[in-house]
Amino acid sequence: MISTKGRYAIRILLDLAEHSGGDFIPMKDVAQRQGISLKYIERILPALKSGGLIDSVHGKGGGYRLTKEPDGYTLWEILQNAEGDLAPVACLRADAEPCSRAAECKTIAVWEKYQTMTKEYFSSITLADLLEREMPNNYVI
Amino acid sequence: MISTKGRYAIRILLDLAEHSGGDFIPMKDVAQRQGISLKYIERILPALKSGGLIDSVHGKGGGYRLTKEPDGYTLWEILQNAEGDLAPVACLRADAEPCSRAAECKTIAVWEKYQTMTKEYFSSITLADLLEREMPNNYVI
DNA sequence: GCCTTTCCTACCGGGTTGGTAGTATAATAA
DNA sequence: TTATTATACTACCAACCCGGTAGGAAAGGC
Repeated sequence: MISTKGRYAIRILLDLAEHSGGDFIPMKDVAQRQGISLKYIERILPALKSGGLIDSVHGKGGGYRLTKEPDGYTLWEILQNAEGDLAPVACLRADAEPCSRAAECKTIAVWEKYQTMTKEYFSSITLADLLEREMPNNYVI
Repeated sequence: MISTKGRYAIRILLDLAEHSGGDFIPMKDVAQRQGISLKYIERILPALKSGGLIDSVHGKGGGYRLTKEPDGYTLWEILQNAEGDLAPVACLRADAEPCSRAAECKTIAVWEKYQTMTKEYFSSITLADLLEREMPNNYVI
């Protein structure tokens, strides 16, 4: 299951895309807009930074900033950086020790195909796709 | 992620399909063949029984038995019975309280589509499909 | 030197995972 | 009736993950 780390990561990057005109945005602002505690955001972002999805500067006027245009981010790379391994079963994780029953395993192909499907699906959606989506609920008469 | 409960459930039902000619198989035998502890198997099976996937009799000559032909079991129903809810995100679970940000949520459609994909994929595979699969590794020269 | 903001480490309660142990209960066979 | 065989049920346990909080340290601008 996809945890809050991955989901918050998407929301934070979306917020940066919406509110940054190329300058650095302090997480204090994002936390307030998104209703996520600043402390928790601070624990999620380093993984995104080390993955090269964002960069940052300290101090006054600092904050975080996207390193690419919104259409350069797929949900797959965001989730991978935020969540780590997204394998559907333990034996397909990168750090898994080889399975002793691999020879007679009748299900491994099923999991592998599911993993491929998942990767292709989330790779097909970019931040820009999500930005374009304007909810009808925004328009209140 | 799909845990051992779901994966073991599939293996146990496969074992029953392979070794039962309509009679009841004691879990002692399945445990030995599959290399899963009897005690752990006993914790997984009640959920499958209450879901109607298997039935059982106590005592000598007893054990468990499939209630349908192998092609009547989809992986989806097995996983659902063994694992419970298979929602990709918390807010799509059956027992989830309504999300306060639902109105402005830009990602819910992404998760819903992924959930549908997942359900359709695992619903398209039956136990019989897995039985047919003979691994080339079985043939050792 | 002060303020702001990122960065780092540690902690914590609650839930899940993957088991194990013991025992009760049902059914059959002798 | 008694022993045997199997399921069924309950409780327990260690280890890990999740979601989050707390307290600072370090970096950079004013």
